Amino acid sequence: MEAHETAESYDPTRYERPSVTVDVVIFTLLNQELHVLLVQRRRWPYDGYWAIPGGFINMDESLESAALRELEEETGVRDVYLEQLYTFGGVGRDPRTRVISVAYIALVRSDAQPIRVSDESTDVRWFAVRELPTELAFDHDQILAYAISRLRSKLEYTTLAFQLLPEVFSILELKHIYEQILGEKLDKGNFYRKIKEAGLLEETALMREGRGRPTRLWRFKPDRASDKQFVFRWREDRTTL
Amino acid sequence: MEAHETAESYDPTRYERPSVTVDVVIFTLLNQELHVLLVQRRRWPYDGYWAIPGGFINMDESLESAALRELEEETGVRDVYLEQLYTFGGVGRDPRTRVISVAYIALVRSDAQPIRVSDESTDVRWFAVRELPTELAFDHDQILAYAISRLRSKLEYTTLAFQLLPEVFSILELKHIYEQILGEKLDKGNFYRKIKEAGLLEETALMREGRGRPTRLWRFKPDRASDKQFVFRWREDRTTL
DNA sequence: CTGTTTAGTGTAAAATTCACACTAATTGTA
DNA sequence: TACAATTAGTGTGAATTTTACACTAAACAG
Repeated sequence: MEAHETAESYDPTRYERPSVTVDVVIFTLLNQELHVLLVQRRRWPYDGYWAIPGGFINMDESLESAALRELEEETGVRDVYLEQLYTFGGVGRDPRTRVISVAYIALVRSDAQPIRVSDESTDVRWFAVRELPTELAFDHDQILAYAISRLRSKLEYTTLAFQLLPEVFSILELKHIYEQILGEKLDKGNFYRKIKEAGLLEETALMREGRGRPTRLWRFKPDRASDKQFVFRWREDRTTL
Repeated sequence: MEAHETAESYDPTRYERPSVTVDVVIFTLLNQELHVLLVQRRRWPYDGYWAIPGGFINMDESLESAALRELEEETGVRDVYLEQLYTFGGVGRDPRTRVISVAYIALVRSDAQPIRVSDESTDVRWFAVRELPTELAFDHDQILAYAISRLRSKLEYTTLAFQLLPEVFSILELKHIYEQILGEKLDKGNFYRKIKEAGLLEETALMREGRGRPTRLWRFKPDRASDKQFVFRWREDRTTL
């Protein structure tokens, strides 16, 4: 989201330098499916369009702080995992003035706090990535597409996926996340072996019962929680950057 | 680099919003070794310190155009390969005002145009990455360190290295580039096989004579020149992002 | 015509990936 | 109470890839 003037109050000459915003593409897993949170704008430009939450940076806050603040202000979502995605700075991105957007990817566990509508939007909603609105505000289609492709590719060589899981989880639940994000079936046996060998999981005493054989629950090893060196490759090819 | 005032002319209240600059970490191969181009500042702050070339973005140019323009203005270097690295936005980066820097990596062939000193600096010089100045201006040490680590990691799964080579080259020259950037010896036989299998090279009729058996010269296949999907893995581990 | 230098190929052991069959522990139901 | 259904988890061997290193090739210098 960018500045909040209407078409009438907008005065381009007042801006001498590009403005900077942060935009946050936030993902979660809902009903076993990857979702992204969008807000519906209630102001010109792109009034009524769905957009990625975001806004201007204050002078005294870092980019990360700004991203977290804007995310909470606009959607109520807190305590997310945050990672810089890319900076979009094309000249015609925003019809009001020159705006440079530093885009972030955020991940949040599915059992997290509920979302809230701010007074800048008419609605806030989780969208399944397979059923996104056809047209988004600004160049947010591009930002979102890039976020999804990067999420997929980083999944293969980082521990990103763990950010979407609750405290304890079964190995097959983890496998399901990988399948959802990669959009591809994985072999059960190979998954078990790989994840065990990686040594990232810590066995808990907990089991979960259901239909069929009960499943053991695991926890992400605390000391490895921020380990990004980890390689977990499922396919040969990976996308750029 | 950032604004060009002296300590005296600097007035913080005049800035209401963060300023945006682009900084360009430009690499080349000189004497078979990886080098980076730095400029020596001639103004407060960090007067006399070496810094990554860069500067403010104009209202009507994209980030990439700004990066190319600043690079040429400050160093005379043109026709580079450019790729966005990361955006640095910590609050205390610049003592003058809040500055957000979009950092780029640039690669240029070693046989490229000569460098030139602008009137904003006292010197411009290629530094071997193994012999960098001890202290750089601003947070440029961090930016540079990150650029080097990213260059290494992207080398393994992109065709980045080809940007450092002249039009035609031998396979062992290409291998040498990989070794320089990765800082590690590679097996000759394995390198030959991998690069041939990848199908990225086109044989030319040219040979280069010297001491010992003459070597065949190759060209990067034009249609694959921008192919980034290519996987060329030498080691298992790779760094984040 | 032999030694030295640089270019390039061959190959077999080791490690990893991949596909798929198998065993295990529980609940629902005949 | 057995046994089908369901979900969890293990085992295994063939196929592929990686790795290390030995070998052949083509030039020049003495």
